[in-house]
This record gives sequence, C-alpha cells and structure tokens, in this order.
Amino acid sequence: MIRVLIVDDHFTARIGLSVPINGEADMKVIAEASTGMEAIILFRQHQPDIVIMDYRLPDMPGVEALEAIRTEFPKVRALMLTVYDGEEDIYRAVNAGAHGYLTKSAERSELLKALRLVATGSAYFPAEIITKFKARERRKPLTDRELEILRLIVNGSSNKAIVAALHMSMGTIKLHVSIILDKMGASDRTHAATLAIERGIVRLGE
Amino acid sequence: MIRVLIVDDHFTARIGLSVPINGEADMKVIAEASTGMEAIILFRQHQPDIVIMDYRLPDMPGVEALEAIRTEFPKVRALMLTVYDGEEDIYRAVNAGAHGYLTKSAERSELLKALRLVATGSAYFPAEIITKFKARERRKPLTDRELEILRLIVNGSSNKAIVAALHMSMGTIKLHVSIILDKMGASDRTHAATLAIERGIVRLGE
DNA sequence: GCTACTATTAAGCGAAAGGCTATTGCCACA
DNA sequence: TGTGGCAATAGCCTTTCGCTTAATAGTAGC
Repeated sequence: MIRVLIVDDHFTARIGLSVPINGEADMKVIAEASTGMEAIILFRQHQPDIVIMDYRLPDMPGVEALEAIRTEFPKVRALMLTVYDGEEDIYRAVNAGAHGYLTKSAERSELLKALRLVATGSAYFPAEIITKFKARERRKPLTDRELEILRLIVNGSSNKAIVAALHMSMGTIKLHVSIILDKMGASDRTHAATLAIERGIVRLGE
Repeated sequence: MIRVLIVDDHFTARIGLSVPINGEADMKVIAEASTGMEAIILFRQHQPDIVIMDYRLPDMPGVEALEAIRTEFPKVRALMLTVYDGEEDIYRAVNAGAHGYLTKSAERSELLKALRLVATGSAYFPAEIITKFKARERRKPLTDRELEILRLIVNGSSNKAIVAALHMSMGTIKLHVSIILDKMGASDRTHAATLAIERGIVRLGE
C-alpha cells in the first residue's frame, strides 16, 4: 500500500487528488497539508511513501518545504505537481530532491503511473520536463548580484534607478546587465525580463 | 436544486469541484466539460442554472466559450474560477457576461456562497477583483495595432525588428510605442512588457 | 458632411542602453 | 601561493530608445 501525503493550498486540488488516489486499490492518502510548515509536521508524523507537492504555497515555495523534509528524511520520495513549468522551477525541484515532475494538465492515468513509479524508487519526468531541465543545466547560473539586478529590471527599473537602489556606479550596473544578457541569451533588457518570467527565474508580484 | 456545469480541462479540478458541490443538499453537478466546444454542446443539452468556467482551455479561452453560449442563451449565469487575476482577464470575463469571479485560492465556503449568489441572479466579485476591474476600466484601451506591437515588445523585439516584422517605418513604430507606454502608464518598453504580462494583456508562450 | 479617432510617415534631439576594454580587491579552492 | 570566479569602478563609443511636433489619409459615428 502506497501511503501518500498531499501538499496543496487549494482545497479543490486536494480533493481532486485524494478522491482518485483513494479509489485505487494499492494507494491511500494518509494526510493533507495546505502549507509548507504543515507539510513538514505531517511528514514527521506519518512518514509517507510519497509526497505530492505543489510549487506555490502560502508560507514558502514547495521546493523549500521539500528541502527541509529531505534534511530530516534523506530518503523522502516526492512528485512535484504544479502549473509552473519554467526551466528554473524544474531545476530547483530536481535539486531539492524531487523524483518526478508533472504539470497540472497531466491526465489521471499519467498521474497514477508517476505516483507508483516515484513511490517505488523510480523517477518520472516527461520528455518536455527533461528538455527544460537540460536547457537550464547548460546555462551559466546567475550570481546573487546578477539575480538582484535582474529582479529590478523585471520591475521596470532603468539603469539609473538601479544605481540609486543598489548604491553602485553606472559602469558597474551596465557591466552586470551586459553579463546578464549574455548568460541568458537575451537580446536586450526587455527580452531578459520576459525570459526571466517565462523560465521561472523571477516571479511577478512577489 | 441548482444545476451546475463544470468547465475545466484539469481532471483534478473537475473532481475537486464536483465532490463538494454534490455534497451540498441544494446543488448538483449535471455535466462536466474539458474544452470550450464541449462546454457549448453540454450547455445546449442541459441548460444548467450556472456554469463554472476556467479561463484557460485547450481549444479556446473560457471567455470565448462563454460569449458563444451567451449569444445562444442570453440568460446564462457564469462564475469564472481561475488562477489568472490580471485586470484584463477580469475585464474580459465581465464583458463576456460573467456574474462572478473567483481565483482558485478561494475557500470552499466562499465558492459555495458565490455559486448560490450567481445562480440565483446576484453577482459575486471579491473586493480585489472589483478594484482591478475598475483600474482596467479607467485606462484607454489599446488599438489592435498597438496590441500587435505590444506583443512583439513582450517577445523581446527591438524597434528595428518590429519594423521588419510589420513593414512599417521606424517613425511609425516609435510613435506607436510611445502611445503604448503612455496608455499603460509604463516608464519604458521593459516596464510595458512586464505590466502586459501581469495584467493579462499578453500571455507568454502563445 | 463634419468630427473624432486611428494609422501612417517623417525629422530631429537628448537620454538611455549596451558593447568593449582595463583595473582592482576579495575570497575560495587547489 | 597561485588561479579563477565574483563584485565593483571607469571611460569610450555606437546604437537604440523615447519624446516632440507636424502632416496626411481612411474610417466610423453623429
């Protein structure tokens, strides 16, 4: 019997997962969490065979909750199930220890298949997910400073505004921006901004 | 008895809605659709008291399906239930005839309340939704040409690239861009791009 | 038929952006 | 104790942006 912990802040998603899962003979939902903290506590209590983890949670990103769980229980098996499918999201999930990644448009049969595979020690990543993961792996990662500047660019800041915000000289900012464009393969700052959103590097409204 | 039609392409969402709804004494899910076409056909067949409509569907946007239904059945009652909460999304939904708008983070009680209100002839719009609707209403709408150029800006095109794509002169493009920035209240094209995504005017990857 | 709005072209100007190169200091890793 | 990656500064040069103003033409509403 595969014992499942569901982590999702939407009650419709929790019901929509637990009903089909409990309808299977070989699996059972043993707990449901709606926040990252709750997920950590319930994992400790029940030590399920698999966690189905949403990306966006009210208190912390799902990957952070997963990392916290993995620190305590290195053998945790997790399947990410999310609407976000940016390169960066996928990359972070894999690095946090996820053994499977599905978008919410997955069909019932695929979800159940992925659950069984991940719970029994295999991995499950659809081809598009692997492609995006590899694309992310090939890129030189942005440094903390570059990320900070990228976020300001996405917020619509001019170089002058960035200078004011970060107390640096114009020359420094411009060099950083150039390196960001190069690493991301963007033609200019506008392109970099939309790529950052598309890839999940920067989330709007956060 | 409130007869409900659910329109959502995710099977988890459909189950997550129909189970709680069927658990209520005064309402019942009488059909479920996973595409816009299906929604139109099932509405004709069942003429439900209310439609719960997702924004994103595989074949057409939910608002378009709703518009099509309203052309045939002007008295249709609809509650939008979606993850998208941009000004433009809300504005379009209201103009397509939606009498309620909820994001998927709504709680069970709020969803049921909204369902009852919308089904019995009232409207249900949370305060944040109304705020965004009004914000959109205050803005001068973009013309078709301006929208076309805004999409290219979001895709990272330079003015030169836009000239090549639309076969227009640089002067024309520059003037269009200036007007777009002005109407949107954006400081530059990068800001316009992220605002366009945030407000739901342009969807990435379409 | 007049008015208003939209689409288009155009020229010019100052500001901003982006590419390039050179230099310094720091820290971690071998 | 190098070596390499990161952060920061600076100057120069070219291109691109964004603003302004002016003028023409089509089209939809009144």
